[in-house]
Amino acid sequence: MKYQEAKDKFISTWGSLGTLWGINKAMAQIQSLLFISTKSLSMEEIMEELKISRGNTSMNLRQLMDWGIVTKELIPGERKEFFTTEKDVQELARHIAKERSRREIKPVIKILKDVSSIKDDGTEKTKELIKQTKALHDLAETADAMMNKIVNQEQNWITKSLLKLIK
Amino acid sequence: MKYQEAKDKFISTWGSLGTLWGINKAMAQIQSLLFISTKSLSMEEIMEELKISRGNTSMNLRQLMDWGIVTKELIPGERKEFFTTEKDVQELARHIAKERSRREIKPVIKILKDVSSIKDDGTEKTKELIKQTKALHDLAETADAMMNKIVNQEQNWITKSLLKLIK
DNA sequence: ATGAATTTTCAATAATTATTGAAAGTTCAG
DNA sequence: CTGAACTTTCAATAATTATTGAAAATTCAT
Repeated sequence: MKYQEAKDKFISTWGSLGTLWGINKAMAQIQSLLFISTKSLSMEEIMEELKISRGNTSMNLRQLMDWGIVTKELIPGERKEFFTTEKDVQELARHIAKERSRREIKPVIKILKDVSSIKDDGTEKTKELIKQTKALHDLAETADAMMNKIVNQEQNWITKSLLKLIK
Repeated sequence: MKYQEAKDKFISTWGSLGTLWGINKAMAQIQSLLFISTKSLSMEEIMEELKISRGNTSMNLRQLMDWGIVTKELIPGERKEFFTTEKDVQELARHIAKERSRREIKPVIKILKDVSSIKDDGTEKTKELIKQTKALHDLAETADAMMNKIVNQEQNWITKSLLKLIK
């Protein structure tokens, strides 16, 4: 496999993985393009490489910046804006995990808590609803706490400390 | 909050969480309905409760069975088929994690390995592609191994052993 | 075997989500 | 200020994904 083929394969694989996990294709592809680029890229260059429109590029870059994994770089002398992504995979994973927790997991945990806190009226179905949503709530809280903890360790904690535990 | 309201809230929340993570709404809702039900349900009952068509119910039940989290129960004397979901959250998490690993993560790891194994032609961009996809490969492998390990422990290992580690 | 009960399939349709492109907005050098 | 360079916005459109419903297939009691 030659460079160009490998690059294309990487970008398209990353794009479809994104789709599978609820992240839009263009967004995943822009990020992966930046991830393997040796320099920061302008909107023009991104559009050109991925064959997507200006509007699409603009909107998805904005989203990536909202997620905190892409940053704008102002290059002195240049009118255009240039973009880079976080290059360190650990940092990247950390940002993504943190954001998904904040935006998606935390709110669901809150609702599970509310639902599992309804008054037990003594009926079997109410008991079951409470029991099951409580179990789900506890699992979600534990998993979320774990993920945040792992992901907030300094780089390599995960590999160093945890690997020996699970081996 | 009364029973019916709590139930509806739980099912619809679960449905939208599913959507957010690339799982279709009907599938997530069927599973959550079964999860809080005190008895196994027929297709008829599921359609009725969730107001979805027969075809939709059938296809999504099949998918849930493919994922290994819903099972058909043949009730003696009954012509209809009845369905239940895994009721234990740990077991549930285990199945889901295992399947997503097998179907989605493992294939991506394979591609990352291929891409990061291309011949280094000495150019900067090739070096960068190799370096970054290799880093991603290592991260994905570690995370996948970790998840599978955690998820394959007997029930409560996660809470008992790991909680004290991350506290 | 027959046919009523039930489930599955799948083409048609609807709903949702992503993408485009051009107009409006912004920025900044001169 | 002015206008060229560049970015953002957003209504229109396209692409994708989910859902329906009725016909075909299956199952099973008689």
